[in-house]
Amino acid sequence: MIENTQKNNKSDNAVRIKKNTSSAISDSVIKRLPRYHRFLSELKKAGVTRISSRELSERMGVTASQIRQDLNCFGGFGQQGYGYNIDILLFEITRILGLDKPKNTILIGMGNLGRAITMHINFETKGFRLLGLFDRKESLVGQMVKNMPIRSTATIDEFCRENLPEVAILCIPKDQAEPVCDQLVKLGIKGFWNFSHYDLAVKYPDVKVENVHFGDSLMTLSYRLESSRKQEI
Amino acid sequence: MIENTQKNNKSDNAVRIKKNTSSAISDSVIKRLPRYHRFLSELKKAGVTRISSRELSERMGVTASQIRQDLNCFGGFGQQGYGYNIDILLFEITRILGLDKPKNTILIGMGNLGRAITMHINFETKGFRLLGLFDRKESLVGQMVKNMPIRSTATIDEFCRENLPEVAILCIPKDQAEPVCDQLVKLGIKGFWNFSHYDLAVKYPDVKVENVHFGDSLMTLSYRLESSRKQEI
DNA sequence: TAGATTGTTAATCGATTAACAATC
DNA sequence: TAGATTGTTAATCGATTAACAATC
Repeated sequence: MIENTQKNNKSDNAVRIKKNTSSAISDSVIKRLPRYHRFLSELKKAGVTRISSRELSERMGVTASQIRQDLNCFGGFGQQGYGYNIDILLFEITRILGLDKPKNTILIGMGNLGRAITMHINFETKGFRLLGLFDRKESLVGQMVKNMPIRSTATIDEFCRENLPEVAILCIPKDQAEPVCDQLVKLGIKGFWNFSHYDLAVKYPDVKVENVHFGDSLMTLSYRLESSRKQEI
Repeated sequence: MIENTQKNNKSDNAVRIKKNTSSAISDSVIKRLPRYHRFLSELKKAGVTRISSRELSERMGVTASQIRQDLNCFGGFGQQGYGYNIDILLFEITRILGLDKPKNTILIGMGNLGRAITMHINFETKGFRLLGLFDRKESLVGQMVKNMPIRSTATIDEFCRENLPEVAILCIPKDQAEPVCDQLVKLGIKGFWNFSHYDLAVKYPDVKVENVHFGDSLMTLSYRLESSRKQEI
């Protein structure tokens, strides 16, 4: 393991940070990080200053082993005999997630969903900065949402050359997605938050895609309700 | 393995269906079912009548082994030397997911998000029937959304006794969630589609909960963008 | 110092992939 | 029949849990 002993002043709450060069972090771990962030934020808000992996594990309903294993993918943030300082750990997870580096973002498709996403999400605290809203419907163009005008999709090229967004949020129907995505990737978009059913990851392997498929999510709930119903009979 | 040879008429496209009594299906498999459903629906719409696990695997970007393994948790839906009949397979997955048994559903919280969910999701094709919309804000009560009136949360008890919903969609802020959930569980709600950050599953272990945490989803995208940026440097 | 709790290695468990006999 | 492809078992891989020495 390559280690980078950032500060070696032991009495000064030193944090050893592993350079994450060779070993990629598994998806299972990455998906758990936001939940740690959420629980630690709440503990901090509640005025708690330290916590052991055991206590955190009980609150979160996971094993203490898993918490320690997960955190040690990124560095030794705890202290033997003491546990974890919540301020330090929260700071580190925020940094690991990149929430301190806002990424310029545009949103395509201002129907019900795009509108709700725009209004409902606190982008700044999640590592993003929403710069522009686009829709191809000319009747919506010019309308203000969250202090931003809805722009015509015809102006995306111009907007991207000026503002250099690196992330796009896709709230358009599947059948409109392909040409828009081709365009956006050419314009330098590096990541998509994808609410459409268009299978982005297959076509552009280098682009980071996070899918939110409501339908899939609902169907798994349907499955679990059905199967529990069957077991009762 | 307990098998239920539903029809044993081999020449008649017989489908062997495994009773899923003892062996619980793993979450990994369940989460993949909606995607199979989605791809098969499209193939059907495109007029394709049969497909081999190999070809489907190439389209979906997974292994053929995984597809066969997944499907065989539920039964033998294919035919050696032929592959899978798309109509039959789609019918079976629809049944397995319980999409053919609509579950009465209510939605609590008609802010931007609740409104978008109501308008945007096709509940009937996902195994649900949306019966009632609720908000505690009296100024919204009576407003029509998708041909339904928004009702006062004060009338939830009465509504549930009359309509017996078994699923609730939670679109309310975390700090309002606890009493509402207590009430709903008492009223017989068996499943939640949870958009709030309230940790339902911990409190009511018998209730089925499917969480949609936008913030968590966005943060994992942030992580992946950050880490790819670091590797480039 | 003694007690507590981490970081880390080893053991276990589960999920994915590979292989192939069965069979359409 | 010969060819194709499934269903299923075995091998591999990865993730989780357990254990414990290190150390605050």
